[in-house]
Amino acid sequence: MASVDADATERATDEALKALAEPRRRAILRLVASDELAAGQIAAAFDVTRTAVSQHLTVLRNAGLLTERREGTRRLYRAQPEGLAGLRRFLDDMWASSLDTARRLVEAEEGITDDKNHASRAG
Amino acid sequence: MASVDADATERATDEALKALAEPRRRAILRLVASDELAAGQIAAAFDVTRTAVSQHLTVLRNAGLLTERREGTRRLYRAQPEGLAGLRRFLDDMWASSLDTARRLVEAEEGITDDKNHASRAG
DNA sequence: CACTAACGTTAGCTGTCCCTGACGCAGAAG
DNA sequence: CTTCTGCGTCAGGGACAGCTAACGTTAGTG
Repeated sequence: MASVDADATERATDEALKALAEPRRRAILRLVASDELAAGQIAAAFDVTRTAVSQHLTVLRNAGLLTERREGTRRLYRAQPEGLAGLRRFLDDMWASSLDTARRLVEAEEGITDDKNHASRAG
Repeated sequence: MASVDADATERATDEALKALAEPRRRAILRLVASDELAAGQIAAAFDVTRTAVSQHLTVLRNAGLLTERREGTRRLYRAQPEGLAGLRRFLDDMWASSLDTARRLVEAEEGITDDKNHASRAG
């Protein structure tokens, strides 16, 4: 149960990270983070085919980072803040444990250094 | 100047994200986030070759997510919290603008809905 | 109905990533 | 100096990701 949730979280984190590990996808996300835009408008902002942009939009959508809304023949996209929440938690956890471990190891090293100093003074 | 910094930040963000967009690298990072471990110990935790783990360690190191310290023939690794700082900023900025835009668009939509209601009532 | 506009989808190519096996190199130990 | 240990590095192969061109689909227009 808990492991299932952990797996689900890991899967979501994986998809979101792989989606963001692409410069063009980050650029697209930045575009729709400040405005709701149609696929054509987004595609016009880059010098690649609409096909490529459409595929990027699909990836971002599957990762939960994007919301699609249809209006006639157009499809409007905008960033979905909730999609980033999981990543923020992941990074915060990692950051906290890393910082804690770093502090602990530095303190231990200083303790060892003190001992060495005492030893060198004694020697 | 500012654009250079922006480029540098983007490059760092790109490397960090590509490094983290790998389940095994995330697992390695979690390992060295709670303890300082030698390359062999890290490799022993997975069922892939030491070569693969060594390459993963190189990627993580180049992304600034890892610190290497040599002790005899061994190389000790631990997570570097500063490497995650840039990503946290990136995610926070994205989250803030996305949330702001979402709120703004929802308010605009409600305004339009009200107008429509008024119009339908008037019609 | 035919026609256009705005997209998504598929097939195929190319580059890149992750893995393994073989080799190289530095630091202890005899 | 030789041997062993602990790692990194190089060469290669299979799998995957991103791009383009051609086609399919849905909504509006006459």
